[in-house]
Amino acid sequence: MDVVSPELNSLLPDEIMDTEAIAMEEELPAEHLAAPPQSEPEPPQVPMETEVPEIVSLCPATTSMQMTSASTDAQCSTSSGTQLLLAPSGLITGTTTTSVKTTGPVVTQNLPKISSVTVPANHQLIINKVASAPAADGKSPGAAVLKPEGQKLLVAGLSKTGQPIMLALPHTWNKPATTQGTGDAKALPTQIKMVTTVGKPVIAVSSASQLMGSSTTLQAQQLKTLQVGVNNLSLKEWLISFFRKLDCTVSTVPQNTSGNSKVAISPLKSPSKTLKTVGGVGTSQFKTIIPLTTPPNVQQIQVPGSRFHYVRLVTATTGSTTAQSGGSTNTNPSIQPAKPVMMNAAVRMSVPIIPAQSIKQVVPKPLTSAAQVVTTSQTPQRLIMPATHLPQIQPNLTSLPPGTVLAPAHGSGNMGYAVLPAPYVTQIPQSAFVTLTSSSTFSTATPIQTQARLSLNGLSTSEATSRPRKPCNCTRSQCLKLYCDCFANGEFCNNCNCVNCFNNLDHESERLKAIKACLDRNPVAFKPKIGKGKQGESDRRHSKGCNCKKSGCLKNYCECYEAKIMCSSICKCMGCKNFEESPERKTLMHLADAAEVRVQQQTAAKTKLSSQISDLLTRTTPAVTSGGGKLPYTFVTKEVAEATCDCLLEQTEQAELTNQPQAVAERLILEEFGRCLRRIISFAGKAKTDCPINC
DNA sequence: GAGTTTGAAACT
DNA sequence: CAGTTTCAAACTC
Repeated sequence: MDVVSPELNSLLPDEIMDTEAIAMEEELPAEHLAAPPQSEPEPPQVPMETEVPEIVSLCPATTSMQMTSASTDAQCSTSSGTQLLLAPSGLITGTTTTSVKTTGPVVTQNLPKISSVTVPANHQLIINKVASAPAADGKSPGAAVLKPEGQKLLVAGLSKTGQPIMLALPHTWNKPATTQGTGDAKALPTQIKMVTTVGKPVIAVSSASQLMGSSTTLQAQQLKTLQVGVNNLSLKEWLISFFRKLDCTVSTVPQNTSGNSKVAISPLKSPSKTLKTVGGVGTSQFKTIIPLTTPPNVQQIQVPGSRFHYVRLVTATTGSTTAQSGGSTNTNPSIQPAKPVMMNAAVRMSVPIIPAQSIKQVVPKPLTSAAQVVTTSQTPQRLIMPATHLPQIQPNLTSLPPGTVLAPAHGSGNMGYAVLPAPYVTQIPQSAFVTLTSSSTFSTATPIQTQARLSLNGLSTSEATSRPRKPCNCTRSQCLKLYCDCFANGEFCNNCNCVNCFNNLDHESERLKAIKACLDRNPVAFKPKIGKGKQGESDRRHSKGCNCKKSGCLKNYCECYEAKIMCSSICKCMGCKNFEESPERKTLMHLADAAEVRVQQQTAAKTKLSSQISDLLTRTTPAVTSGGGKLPYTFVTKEVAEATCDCLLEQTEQAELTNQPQAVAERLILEEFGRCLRRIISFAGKAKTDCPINC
């Protein structure tokens, strides 16, 4: 079983460091931030691949909840986050009822706020309360009440169209009752309640009241299933209604790339606290995690010692209205296996990540292990690796392309996550994505595309990915060597002409090995070769310099010339002509500029003509066709076309005779063509007028 | 499109 | 680190 290695653990806090950490640091009482006892051994490594719940919450406040049974105990490790999970109803069997009905040891009175809530069809809602008040009554363990205060909600699920929805409550609701600071890992009972409409939506509510920062304690939770009615409210309407009951506001945030939507919830009382900025950082970056296609379970990642929990929401192929018993005797404090619960489609979540540079701006304050602010000068590269590979590659992690993300390892069995340079992300079908997010920043306006702001080879990744990339033609390298531009640029081969290509997700293990080999040879192999100078683009230069001998550095063989930069002192080229005063270079530049201008003019002319034709057709077609006459283009007979060509040829000859520049000649020809079209259309209109019936 | 040239990457 | 080989892109015809 793959686990999250300590190396990964050492990375993730920095990777996942987000506004929430700061927010919680500021908002939570000091005792909640107290570090666990130093003597406490590092929690066991966490299984990543097997027997993990289908939906796992990302609970930054060290929450790790798993639904394991619908009618029996569910287990939770260090729960301190509330989560709502929505799932398609197709996974739920049974009959819909309009009354709340329990199928387990339900304590319905524990749901005063939501017991009357109806859930829209096709959705399942799981609420995992964050650090709720302890079951102080002692009578019914987990008899927690979903209170407006001291709770934090994270909602993730699918809309009716299969698009993910996420909700989050701000930290102002996260005020865990605690006994932390005593070093006692004693945890309070946690309860999970599932409210289901059999065959329709399901609501699961869990409340955990365990210690923040503790990952060693696990207490039994009660899992309860209720059935509620369904009405015709849309999901959003329902959510608004639901959270108004909780004194929240709800807003939706569509995601551009995937069409997914997010719902952010903020308390009406203190909406300003829904977004915390750190050191002036108002935006977040996101870590993208792509789930494995198999097994179709939600996978939970718990990083020992980390305040954050990572989850993957993956496809569930079978429905089950009830969570399965994972065995309440499981005392593994890190993670408990659970059976699939819901989710019939991949869900995209986002993990906002504060750039490392931004983190440096955080004013230092006494930190605990529960809330660490990592100061680093590294570029904001993000990486999670399968434990089996991480120890090998981890030393070179920082050399990977910016924005490295997770990818499913199709070809590597249960290997789990794989190194995925940032540009790869844009190449992967959106349906394959699951990105993690911290609840605290759901309400931010920063889209997941923030990642594209990272640089790549002197270009932003947005630029790099927007520009058309030439397909490679590799035949022998399997596209796993730096010979392959795709591989070297951190991209998957896509629509390439390569042979025996391994640069894809289907050969993840091979690709990983290749990446490792490249990094072994050159730790900065994936770093941009063209660095930016202090004064901007003009100071760009090749990090290694070229080594040209015959090209004079004035051909694209030369990496400097290809990058449109001049050679520098670090180049080892011979006969270099790629310097500022070089007349050869100036000549080439002028020629290149002229060619570029010409191309632009041609493109503009074509665009304009196309627009004119389209416009003319649009304006004239209704008038002509409304009366049942012929369409204008029907008048473009062979004779008309020939006449038009004659006109254009004539115009060409005139341009040549008058020695017009090519650009002018092209313009004149295009204008003549426009006149021809107008005449044709004009004639068509007249013909229709003259002969409205028979023409 | 085939063949050649070129220089970076890979290898020894 | 230097020399050689491999490789794929750039270039030429």
